[in-house]
Amino acid sequence: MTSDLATSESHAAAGGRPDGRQSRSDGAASRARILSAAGKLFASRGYSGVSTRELARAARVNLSAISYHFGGKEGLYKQVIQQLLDDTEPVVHPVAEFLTEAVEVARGDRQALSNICDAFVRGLLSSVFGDNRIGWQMALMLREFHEPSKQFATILDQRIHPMHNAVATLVGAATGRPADDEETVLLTFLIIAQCMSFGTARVVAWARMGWTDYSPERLAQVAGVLIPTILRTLGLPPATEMRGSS
Amino acid sequence: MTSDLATSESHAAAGGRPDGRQSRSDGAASRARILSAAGKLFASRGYSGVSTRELARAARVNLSAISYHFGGKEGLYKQVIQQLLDDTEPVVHPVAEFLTEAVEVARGDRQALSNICDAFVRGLLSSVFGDNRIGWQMALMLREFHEPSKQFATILDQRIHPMHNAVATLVGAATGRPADDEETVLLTFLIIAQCMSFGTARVVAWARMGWTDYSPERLAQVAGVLIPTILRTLGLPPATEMRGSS
DNA sequence: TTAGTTAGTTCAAACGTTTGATCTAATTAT
DNA sequence: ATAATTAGATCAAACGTTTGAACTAACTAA
Repeated sequence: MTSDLATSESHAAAGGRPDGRQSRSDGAASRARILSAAGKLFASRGYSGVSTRELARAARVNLSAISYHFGGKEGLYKQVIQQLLDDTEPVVHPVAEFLTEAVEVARGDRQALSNICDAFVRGLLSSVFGDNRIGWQMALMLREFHEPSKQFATILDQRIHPMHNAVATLVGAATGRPADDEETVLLTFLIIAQCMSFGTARVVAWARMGWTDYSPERLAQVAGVLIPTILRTLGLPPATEMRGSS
Repeated sequence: MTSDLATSESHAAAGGRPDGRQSRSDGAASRARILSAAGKLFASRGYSGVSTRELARAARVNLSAISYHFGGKEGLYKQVIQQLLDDTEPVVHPVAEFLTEAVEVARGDRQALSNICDAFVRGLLSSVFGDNRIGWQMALMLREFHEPSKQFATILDQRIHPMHNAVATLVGAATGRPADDEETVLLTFLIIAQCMSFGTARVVAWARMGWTDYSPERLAQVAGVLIPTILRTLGLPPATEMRGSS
């Protein structure tokens, strides 16, 4: 397989060369440019809404470069999804891990659970909507939500389920129910949905608030409403500032 | 113009004849069949994901009927959105009106507010996801959410804003804040987002719960988690059964 | 009643364009 | 020289649209 866990433009194309050396021309750069342009275009207009010619023009490569590097439009899409997973991995995985471990440590201490929840939501908001570190990735995932391609199962397994399971441990700890309890699962879904809704229904939120983007101040305002709501849902006390060490 | 505001198959084609007589062949039936098939297909695969030939085949009409009745693919899409608005009007408008009036009456009585909220959420869930009275309409609106066409402003004005405003009066009554307060608007958005998330992220909810559809029992289970959560968000007491009169 | 006219609708066929893919030749760094 | 990469041309298929001839049902004048 061509997928080599490359995060973005990482190492050279190298085709399959065992030496891993940078090859003659800048094929790796072309490849990366195609992936990046395709990610944005697929995210904003969908698979069938973008032609290979437009793709090539946006990536400033020749039309045949798509076939050459990815075997065609469909192969490109598949690699774009892989790219999406690779890009979000370093964001999602540590968060999920932190959440699971922190909840394990804090079990019983409801104030600690509140603070974990506060930190988690703020982190999620800023990493997903803040500086647009991930941008098209989120949009493309949402597209897969209601028009799932063959790749969707992978997204579900590698991103959705781990994240939901991590949050479920928090919810379970707060409600005293098992993490795989049906009510816990639904509650977990609800909490994540609330956070994500500011992305999924971004246009609506902006129209209602008279916004045209998410500035850091606005994200703080969102967090100021979102976090108390979630804590109330979980029956947890308000979060404390966590500035001091004690 | 050919558009005659026909809701679905309502009145005859009649072209524009003042006698209101059924015209020669049943062009109105074809028109309606095209609209219906197009609604479903556009909703599930997007504008550019459906070809005019497939549209014609699904509606069992000749290819040129699309141009004849709607002036082309784009004109058809525009009419599909109009159809969406017409179809949802009798569902959304009474709900929004009921909500506004009921809150007006109940102001001060927090138990009554809870019961209104309970009834509203149950009604919303069952009308949006229950028997698929509206189905493709919802999916198509969600599509417009993150790839807005020229028609989106109309959807926002005629469906989103009225519904949010109605819920905002409930939220305002519960929190004691003005309905156009920024925090109220965000809270309103959050509450509606929670309800809608079972549609927007349906595939995720189903995957998490091991479901493949929403049976009435499952919708009741969802409501059983969703409603207490919303009531807790608003600081309202649990809803009562409302079977008896007192 | 009847024959002729008309408007509304459907149809198969063809229009010119764009699609994704492929091919060959040229270019490039080693 | 050699192998990787790109440019430009070309392909069949599919695209959205248009065409002109049919067909149907209603109206009109005899």
